[in-house]
Amino acid sequence: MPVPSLSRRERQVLDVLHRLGRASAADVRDALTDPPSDSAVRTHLRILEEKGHIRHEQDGPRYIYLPVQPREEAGRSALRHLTKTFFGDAPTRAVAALLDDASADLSDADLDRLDDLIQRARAQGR
Amino acid sequence: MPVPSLSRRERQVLDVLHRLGRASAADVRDALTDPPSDSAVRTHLRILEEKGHIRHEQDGPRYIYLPVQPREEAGRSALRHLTKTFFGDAPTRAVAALLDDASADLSDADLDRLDDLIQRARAQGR
DNA sequence: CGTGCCCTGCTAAAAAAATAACATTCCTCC
DNA sequence: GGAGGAATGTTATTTTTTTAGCAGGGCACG
Repeated sequence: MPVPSLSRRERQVLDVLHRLGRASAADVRDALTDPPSDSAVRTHLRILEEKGHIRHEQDGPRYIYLPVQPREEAGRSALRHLTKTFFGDAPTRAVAALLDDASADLSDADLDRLDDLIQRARAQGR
Repeated sequence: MPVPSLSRRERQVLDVLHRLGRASAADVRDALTDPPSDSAVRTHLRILEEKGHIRHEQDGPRYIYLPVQPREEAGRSALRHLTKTFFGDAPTRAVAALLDDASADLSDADLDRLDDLIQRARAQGR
């Protein structure tokens, strides 16, 4: 169990960027329920960039920050950790929890899509 | 996006407890790849207990610590957050990522179980 | 032009976290 | 019964994190 390389605020800020995809300092600040000063947010962004977790593009007068690691990929890796921690490393159980939690909101199309995924897994498994 | 209430180490220690279910201070230390002193680990445990995240039972001469929130429940809540952050709040996409990542290791029994879960969701959805 | 505004970077200060040292208690075993 | 060992709690120190203050640059607009 390695020390996560991000501090509390850094994690929080990076999560916002993953959620939004791309965001200015002000956007990030707006997305926080407990925002510190504008200047504090900027500092975190600068440090996250130094650490290589995010990068920025220039957009007119301002920077737009983006995660370096694609959202999907970061998500997978977070899922692996979560599955280990809370579901005895059994992805099926994590899926069960997800479905159970969300089942009320799933459309038929969603369910069809899931069926399809399972079909594929079966096909691949042999 | 609220500030997580746990510091970096605290999160790490609590994760260990969720993974192990129950553990002594020494067990926790052993589970860390970068363990600080025994005494430091104890301090974190004590603080986590003060914050109400864990509790302890006496086991002969030593304390055995356990998460207050059941693992499954904590897992669900972590999944919800993760789904929001990395999968646009679409559980189906999180499931897809999980299956995709794990498909090679899933047994037929696992797949049957998943089919079953989807059946139930369909039944419930109408 | 030049004033005001909004952005960045830098730096210093305050607060929180992380660590280890130490004192204490209790049990075991000689 | 006392020495040793293993556990806990307390406290102090160091390190990291978090925060805000402030200087500088550029652009827009009167």
